Amino acid sequence: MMSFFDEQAVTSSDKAFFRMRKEIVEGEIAAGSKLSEMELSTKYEVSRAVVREAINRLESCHLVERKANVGARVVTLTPEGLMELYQIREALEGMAARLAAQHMTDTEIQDLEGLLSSQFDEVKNQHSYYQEAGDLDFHYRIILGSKNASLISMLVNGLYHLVRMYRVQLGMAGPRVTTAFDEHKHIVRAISNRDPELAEILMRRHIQYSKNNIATKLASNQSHF
Amino acid sequence: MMSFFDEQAVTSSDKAFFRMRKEIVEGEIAAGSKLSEMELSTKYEVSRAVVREAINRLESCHLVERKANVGARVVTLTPEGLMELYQIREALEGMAARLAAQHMTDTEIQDLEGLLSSQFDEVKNQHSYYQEAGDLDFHYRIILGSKNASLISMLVNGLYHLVRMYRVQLGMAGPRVTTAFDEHKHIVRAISNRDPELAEILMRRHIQYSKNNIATKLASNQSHF
DNA sequence: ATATTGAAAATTGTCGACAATTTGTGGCGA
DNA sequence: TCGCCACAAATTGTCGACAATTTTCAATAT
Repeated sequence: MMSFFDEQAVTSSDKAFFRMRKEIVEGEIAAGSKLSEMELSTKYEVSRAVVREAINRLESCHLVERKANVGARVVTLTPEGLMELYQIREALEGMAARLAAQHMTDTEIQDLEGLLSSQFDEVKNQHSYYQEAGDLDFHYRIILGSKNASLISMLVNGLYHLVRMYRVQLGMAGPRVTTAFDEHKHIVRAISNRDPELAEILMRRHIQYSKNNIATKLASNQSHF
Repeated sequence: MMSFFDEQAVTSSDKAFFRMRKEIVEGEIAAGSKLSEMELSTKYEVSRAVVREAINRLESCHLVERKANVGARVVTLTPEGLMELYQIREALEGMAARLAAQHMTDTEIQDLEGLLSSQFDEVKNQHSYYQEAGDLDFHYRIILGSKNASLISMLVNGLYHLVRMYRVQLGMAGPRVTTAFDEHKHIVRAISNRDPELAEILMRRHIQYSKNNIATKLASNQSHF
């Protein structure tokens, strides 16, 4: 079950970057907090230069924001920011689904169907639920299936870590399991039918549903204050 | 006629970054060529550190590609790459138009209509043609009108320089002036009618037309070998 | 008490030198 | 002649120190 990218750290900056990204996404480094180069360099036992480079890369992912001569801060998570993110996902992953319907090979589509049915078995036998990992795997395959290198890079290296950060920190593990699963099935069917228009429409609706689901959840959370 | 972002260089890396970006986009630094840190640092009379940081930022824009312990190269321009770029533009700017129809203020829409009519006068009186600058300005305003900060950053800081690089180096100044102008008019009308669906559809078709136009041009160029 | 100024402390930006890795080159052996 | 290994040259990665800028805070004046 090899699936998504094993980006392996070759350089010291890579390690720092991956570690910081993990800590930021999982909230170990708080959202909105300041990133002190000195502090981090002592914490990770590396030079400031590698911390700087790591911070620069985190900025490319939109995980931190930098101001010249002032410093870098982890992005702050706002409901509006999350909605903006899902609008972008809708546009890009909709296009990815359209392209996947055109460019995925027959065997890739078969593998994708196989993934869904294995996930179906897991859910049915209640050995596990249809959780985030499965959802991610599904979306990754379609993104890769688009065969559009720029699009892939944008989503995999850029947006998805941000999305994960929101999910983890705002507690969006949530249900929406069986419905999401059905939506996935319909999307795959459109792809295997080589119907780009429908694949795009279904993917966009799928992401819209997620977005709405999250929006209501956010609203109810906010009222608990 | 103040319009798009005056990003002003505050630090030395900023200057290096802007300069290198300009030289890459305009082909002064050839596509596909290697970027030697040492060489550039002597050329710009700055330390290697600032060149490194500039290169990192260029990588964020997808203008250069880096491999660890090997170096950075300017991206190579391929017809496929350009088509991929336009697919992403179609998705993102389509969404931008949709959001602009929802979020632009009435005065912003009026300004946009004003821009179009002034451009119309220029074209009609043949004092100038409807060239790239005008087209860029139009697209910029709609992108900004989306009010989606992440989307704006992605397009303005990321994609547009790449698009410009392709346009400049593959000589896509081209005609398509009056038709593009009409398309712009229809898009603005949809926005002023607060019709997000139509605005998105028209923007996507507008970009598809550009893409097809460029594709045929590329094909004819390629046959000249 | 509040606002302003100015110096001190802390943080980021830049630099040159050293370490690690890759690349180029020549010689050796099959 | 071809391939392989070792050594040298060049390039990138990392480091600590210094410069420039921002922030802090206390002293002063209104």
